[in-house]
Amino acid sequence: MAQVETVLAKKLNTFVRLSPDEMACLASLQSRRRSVSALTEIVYEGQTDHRAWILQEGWANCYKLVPNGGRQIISFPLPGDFMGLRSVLLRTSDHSFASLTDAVISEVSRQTLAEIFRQFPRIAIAILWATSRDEAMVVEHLVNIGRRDAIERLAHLFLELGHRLKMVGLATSEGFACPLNQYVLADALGLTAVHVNRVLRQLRERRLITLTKRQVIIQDLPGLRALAGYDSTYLNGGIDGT
Amino acid sequence: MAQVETVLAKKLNTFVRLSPDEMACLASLQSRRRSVSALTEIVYEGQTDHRAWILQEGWANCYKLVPNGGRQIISFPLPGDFMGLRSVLLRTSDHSFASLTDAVISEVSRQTLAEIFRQFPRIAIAILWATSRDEAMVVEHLVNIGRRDAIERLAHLFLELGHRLKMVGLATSEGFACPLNQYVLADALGLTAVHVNRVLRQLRERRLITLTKRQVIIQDLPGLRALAGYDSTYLNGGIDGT
DNA sequence: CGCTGGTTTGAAGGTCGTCAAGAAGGGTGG
DNA sequence: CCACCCTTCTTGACGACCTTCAAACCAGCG
Repeated sequence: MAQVETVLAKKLNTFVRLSPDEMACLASLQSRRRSVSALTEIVYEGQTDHRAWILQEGWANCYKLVPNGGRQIISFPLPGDFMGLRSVLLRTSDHSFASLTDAVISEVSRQTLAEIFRQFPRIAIAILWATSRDEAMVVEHLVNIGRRDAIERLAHLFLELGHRLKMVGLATSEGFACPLNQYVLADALGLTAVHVNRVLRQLRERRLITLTKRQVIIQDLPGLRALAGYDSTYLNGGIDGT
Repeated sequence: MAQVETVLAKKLNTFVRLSPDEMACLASLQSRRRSVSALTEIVYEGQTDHRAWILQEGWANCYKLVPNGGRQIISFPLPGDFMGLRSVLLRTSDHSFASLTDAVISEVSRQTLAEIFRQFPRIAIAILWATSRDEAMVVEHLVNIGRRDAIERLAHLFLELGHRLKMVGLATSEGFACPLNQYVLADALGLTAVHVNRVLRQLRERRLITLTKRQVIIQDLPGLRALAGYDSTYLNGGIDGT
């Protein structure tokens, strides 16, 4: 098997240095690829399947609908992230995953996962780290919505997305491609689309960050960090990394 | 060892029916008890210890401080709940746990946990279920703050607390003892104490629920559920249970 | 070229925060 | 036993942030 560094491997490499064997294992884990178009449900609330997915290309979102008609976006899975790993072990999933763009995903069955965990314990550790990071992101998201105002929330979200995309080679310090529209941003941040629009304008006018044509352009990284009170330790578990 | 049903066993019993052996194992797991007074830090942000705790008596809270001086409460561990289980496996903890009242806790080391998992796989499953439920609660908390207004948030929080306390025999359908003051409620719900006060009055005037003298009195359970859009499936993983 | 999804902007109003101060309770010490 | 704390609760006034409603605009696409 050709020595390809998958997005997952790239991400896990920031936590543990993987051997060629382990990289190959990860590559084979992700060999069963499948394309889905934008806005496809991948894991739905109440599902009892013991399957999970790895997002290979494109963006997705994990959300929960509330009875009054609203939607709260919990997280944005990016390439290299797992989706629905919780439902592999037990429980029916209590939230849904859907693609936001055209995407490529690969299936992970309970069996293959168990097999890999037996053969490659270091990969198991690395995946545990990744899921632990995912939980930390949900917690930080909670803090973001609970204790920051609109402009800080947006700044924080963009900083986190930039950081994560950088890990898998999809962002630079200058910016990144971002398919999120203002409705999606609103549903993620507990705001309305109209207000997101106004706040984006503020960020633009203050020359901090600009979102145009599905492209985020970071103009003042230190300024953004200061504004959002951004501390990225929750993303790398205390191990430095911008 | 006397056949005591610990709070933890009571909670896990709602998920899997435990055998006497397993109950005894859980009892011994929690034998190293320790008292702490109110407002004691149990797990602090940045801690690298490989220890976790089980809350036996009293209330605690898990929170994160933000640079601008605020505090966001992530969750309220109740008797029978784990605290800091994440930091047992890996990562430094990225949030803190502290007691809210005088409390009794018991330490769980990585070794004993590993030992139990080896000997009693069904307990392992049950504990996995419990941590999975904890994550689901954080997600629901996120939805609560992101997509509900103040009165709905409070109603939802009280319904969840009542449900969880009932599992360990500390609540009835009529109400429960609740040591949370309005500042704590505010920090949990992304509000201010002043506004919490006003909203509590509304709940009282609408004869839905009353909080007086550290005591929650539920006056209209169906009304509360309707108001909050409360769906408890996230607490029991699809397995019925009020 | 008209449709559709997304962005932008204005006006008006409501929820919630801020500031401030008083009341109510519980504990402590004189 | 009362005076004097302290913490917590309560209420009012005012303003800011954010929502709601509405409409115009723009770009891509069939």
